[in-house]
Amino acid sequence: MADIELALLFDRFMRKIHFALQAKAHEFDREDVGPLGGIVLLTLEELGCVRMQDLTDRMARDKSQMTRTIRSLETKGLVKRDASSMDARVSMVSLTQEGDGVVEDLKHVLGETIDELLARLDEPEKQMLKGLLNNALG
Amino acid sequence: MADIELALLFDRFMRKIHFALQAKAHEFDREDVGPLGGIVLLTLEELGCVRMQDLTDRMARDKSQMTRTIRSLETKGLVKRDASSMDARVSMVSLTQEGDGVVEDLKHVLGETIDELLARLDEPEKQMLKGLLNNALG
DNA sequence: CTTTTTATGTGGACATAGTCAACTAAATTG
DNA sequence: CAATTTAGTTGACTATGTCCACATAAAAAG
Repeated sequence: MADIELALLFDRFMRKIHFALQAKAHEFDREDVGPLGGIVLLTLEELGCVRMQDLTDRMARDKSQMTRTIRSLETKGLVKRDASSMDARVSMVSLTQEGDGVVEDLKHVLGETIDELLARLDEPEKQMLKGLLNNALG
Repeated sequence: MADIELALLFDRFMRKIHFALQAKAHEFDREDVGPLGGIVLLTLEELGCVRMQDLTDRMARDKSQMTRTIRSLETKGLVKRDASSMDARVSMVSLTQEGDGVVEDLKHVLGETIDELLARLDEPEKQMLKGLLNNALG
């Protein structure tokens, strides 16, 4: 019942990532996808070809927001939507080849940034941190 | 160079906190301070009486945003600003008694929420997680 | 087999959060 | 004391998030 500080720690951490990436945005965000677009792309790489719904759930965003974000990425040619053959209601979203390229660049810069932020931790500690979070989120 | 997932994990975690708190907002956010206002209040409790600048740095937000957020909280009577006697430019910000009350309620609900989210971790793991983050952020 | 009921995604209107540059007033520097 | 820096404010803007109503398709119920 005394883990409130965690929320503040997470918040600070995210903000620092945000600042750092923004400063380097010109180096990699050629398509101007922004922070949210970036997270979507990374999530898509993680999940492969997914239904909108699953993407929405995974990212814990509003579905209408996801509709618009995906549309914007689609316009930029970074993701594509295919109608499911099983269920005419669902669109399957996935990265295009171009999208893959953008994700690679993003991952590179993001990796660097996180490394800097976690500079005080050694390798086993980082693994531990990642493991704990993965574990907690299921 | 492979800790990119951390960013996604943090994001998901924060969003889940966000959702959970929003669902319970009516239980505790009587002054309608919102998520940002809440973080400010928690941070103020942590720091005590601070200069705007220090609050801004700690929270890694833009100073103009902080100006407006503090003003809004001030209007609600939750924080107060006192001119520094040392330096006429600086305002010292601190919680009022009412603000303290709101923070207590917020902490209660937030504590519950985080506990639920971390239900899969045992006590030493939670301590470990907090320790690692504290360590990383200095 | 047809009527509900539920699930998927879209669109509009709005609220909150974050960004950027210009500006005032008070310190500091030299 | 002039020139520069620092703390905080304001305005205009973009990005993100929320809520609700809707269209369509599938599934469940009768």
